[in-house]
Parts: sequence; C-alpha cells; structure tokens
Amino acid sequence: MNKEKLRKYFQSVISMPDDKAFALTEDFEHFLLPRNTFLIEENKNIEKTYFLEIGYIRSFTLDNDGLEVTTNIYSAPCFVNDFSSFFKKLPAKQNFQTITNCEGWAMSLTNVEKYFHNSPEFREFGRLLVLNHYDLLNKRMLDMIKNSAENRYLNLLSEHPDIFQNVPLKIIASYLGITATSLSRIRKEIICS
Amino acid sequence: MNKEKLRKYFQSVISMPDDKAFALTEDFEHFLLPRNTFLIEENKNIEKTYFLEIGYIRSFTLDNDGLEVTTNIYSAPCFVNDFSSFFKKLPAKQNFQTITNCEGWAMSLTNVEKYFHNSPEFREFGRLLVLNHYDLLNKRMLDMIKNSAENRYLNLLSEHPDIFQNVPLKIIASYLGITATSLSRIRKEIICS
DNA sequence: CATTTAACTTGCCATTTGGCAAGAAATCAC
DNA sequence: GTGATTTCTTGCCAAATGGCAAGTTAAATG
Repeated sequence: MNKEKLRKYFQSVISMPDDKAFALTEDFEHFLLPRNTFLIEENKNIEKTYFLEIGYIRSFTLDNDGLEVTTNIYSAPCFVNDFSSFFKKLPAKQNFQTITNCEGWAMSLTNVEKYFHNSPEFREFGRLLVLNHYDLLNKRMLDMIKNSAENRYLNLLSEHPDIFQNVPLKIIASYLGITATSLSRIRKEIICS
Repeated sequence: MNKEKLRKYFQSVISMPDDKAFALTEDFEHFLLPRNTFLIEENKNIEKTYFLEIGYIRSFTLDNDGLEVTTNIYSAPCFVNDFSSFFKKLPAKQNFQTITNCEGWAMSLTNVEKYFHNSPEFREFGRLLVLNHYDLLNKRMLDMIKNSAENRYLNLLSEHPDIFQNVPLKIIASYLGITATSLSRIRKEIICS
C-alpha cells in the first residue's frame, strides 16, 4: 500500500508539484485498525492526526444522561481530527472511534509541528483544512435549524448513500439528532407514503 | 473616537509593535448603527468585516417554519462576520443584525484582501480569528449536547450577565435553543426553588 | 455452520416542548 | 409625559419525541 491517495488529497486542497507532495507526506505512517477502535479520547492529549483512506469513523461525546451523541461521521478519503483542539494543543473535546475496519496514514503532533514550521504549503494546507471543517460545522448547524429530521435523513440518504450501507442506523439517528426509535418511525412513514 | 481599542484587539490576538498595529488598522472606517440594523444579509455578498466596539449584535437564520433562530450573540469588543463565507468569498449563510445601537470599525473586503496579501501579521490574525470562531462553534455544539436548557441559561447568566441587560429574552431563548415560553418557565422554576 | 451478539422495528405510555392567546409589564418614540 | 409598541409571563391544550421492552432480523465470531 502506497501513499498515492494521501498525496492526491494534498494536491486537491492546494495545487503543488508531485515532489512537494512526496515531501509533505514522507513522515506519515500506515495504520490499520479494527472496528470500534478509539483514535482519540475525550480529555486526553491528541497524539496524531489521521488521514482516513478506507473505512468509516465517527466522533461522539456524552450528553447530560451519559448517552453517546454522534457529532460527525467521516467517510474516506478525509482527514480526521479534533482540529480546533489539535491546533490549540488542548486535550480532545470529543471521542473519535472507528465504525468499520479502517486503514490510512497518521502523523505525530511533533512531526506536524515540524512541517508547520518548515513548509508554507503545509501551513496553508492546515489553514484550509480548518476553514473547511469550520464551514462544515456551520453547515451542519444550519442544517439542524432549517430542516426537519425527516429532511435531514432524506438529504443524507441522497448525498451519502454509502453511509447507510456501512454505519448502523442508531449512529446515523444520533448524528441526525434523533433516537433510533424515531428514525425507525420516520423510515416507516416514508416507505408507507 | 479613535482606533485604540481596535489596535489593542489586534495586539491581544498576536503580539505586534504599536506601529504595526497602526498600519493594520489604517483602512478601517468608523460606523455608527441604530438598533435592528442589518450588517449582513443571508444569501447576499459580504461587503465588509466589522469590529464591534460598543453594542450587541446577533446572527440568525430562518427555520423550516420561517421563524428566526438566533445562532450567536456578539458582545463588544469582538469581530463580527460570517467568516467561513467571507474567506471563501461566498454569499452569507446567515443574517447579522444589531440588537442595540452599535459603534465600531469596518473594512471592505477589497481592503481585507489587500492586507491579506501584503501583511503576514494580518494573515496570521485572520487565521487565528477563524480558529477561534471554529473553536467557539464547537464549544457551542458540545454545550447544546452536554447541558440542559436550564444549565445553558444558568451558564450564560453567570458568564455574560451583561447580555441579560441588553438583549431581549426572546433572542436569548432562541440562542439557547428553546422558545421564549420555555425560558420564561425555566426562569420561574429557578426563582421558586 | 452454528451460536452469540448486535441491530432494528414496533406498540404502549409518559414526558417534554411548543402553539396560541390574553394580560401584565416594560420600553420606545414622539 | 403619554400613547403606542414590544416584551414577558402564564394557562390551556395539542403535538412531537423519547423510554422501555419484547420480538424480529441481521451480522459477527469462532
């Protein structure tokens, strides 16, 4: 397994010659994790940043009653991290856990800092990653406000049908802001209409 | 009225000598707006970025039923903008409106781009502003998950008591994710216990 | 392949939250 | 200062959502 997809990902965010892409991805190390494995744990220090090449990962935290609430579902290819905590060098505010078996590339915080210091391209990449994730979080907030749970379900189904074949409905329900029970009823309602 | 607070704000985010701070704030222009004035309108292009020196501003959008949902309350001193749209040069995704009479400094997108191009300090400042707002949005999301409406109310009351003297409760309720009716009941419950 | 475990659906009922509207209180604007 | 407007509270009722638990289906594991 080589780093071609990782390099392509870098080049899709900011254009750069192949040799630059090779240089920036040099210190990433391969990872292979079974499902239900934690990558990052709430309140613990973040050791690495992850590029997910195959698989599904979720972030979640615990609500008032100690129940898990899924805040995001990551489908490859993408970078996965608690970025605001990572760049502020603070403990993670959420848990990140594999949903399926996952495979990809990871780099230590120490190395990230090295590249951040030495490479303008890497800095720019990191900056755009933060901007993109900020934008996604904003969109998600507005989606929650503007659409009913049923519409959020239908939108996710049409935009990310693959998720429904790889992620349990109870996690999707939680991500949509409802219980598995309610999602089940919504699905029934849609089928019967 | 001079730009001292604006300069100090820059210097509080990244340290810089006074002359740099003077240079970076040179093209900001004073604004004075009565309450209920729109600074930014949803789906329209963002013309300026705002530094709020006096007053209160809110961002809001419309939900499924056309009702206004307040997504943020800004209290001076702070920068106010739909940053992710601003930096991506996309139309605003939300409305920004003064709650009280407001006063501060604004700079056009054209000038922002000029400074972004010419000044490493300004770039760094913008980057940190995005990171901070991303972090705040993240915190707000987790706050919504982890705390009951009553606790969110109590937290806001203890951390920003000034807001309760300057912002109508119906806007605060909306920001807390509940209706004015529910907030009224929560307040009653707290007083009676 | 067989066994165990996890996921999904469904009915019943309790709880929460919201909509509406009226009245009281506070604030605004002239 | 006074009338007009907005804000806030409260009661009543409807609607939405969730908790629980049982039964069913699907998937993981060895």
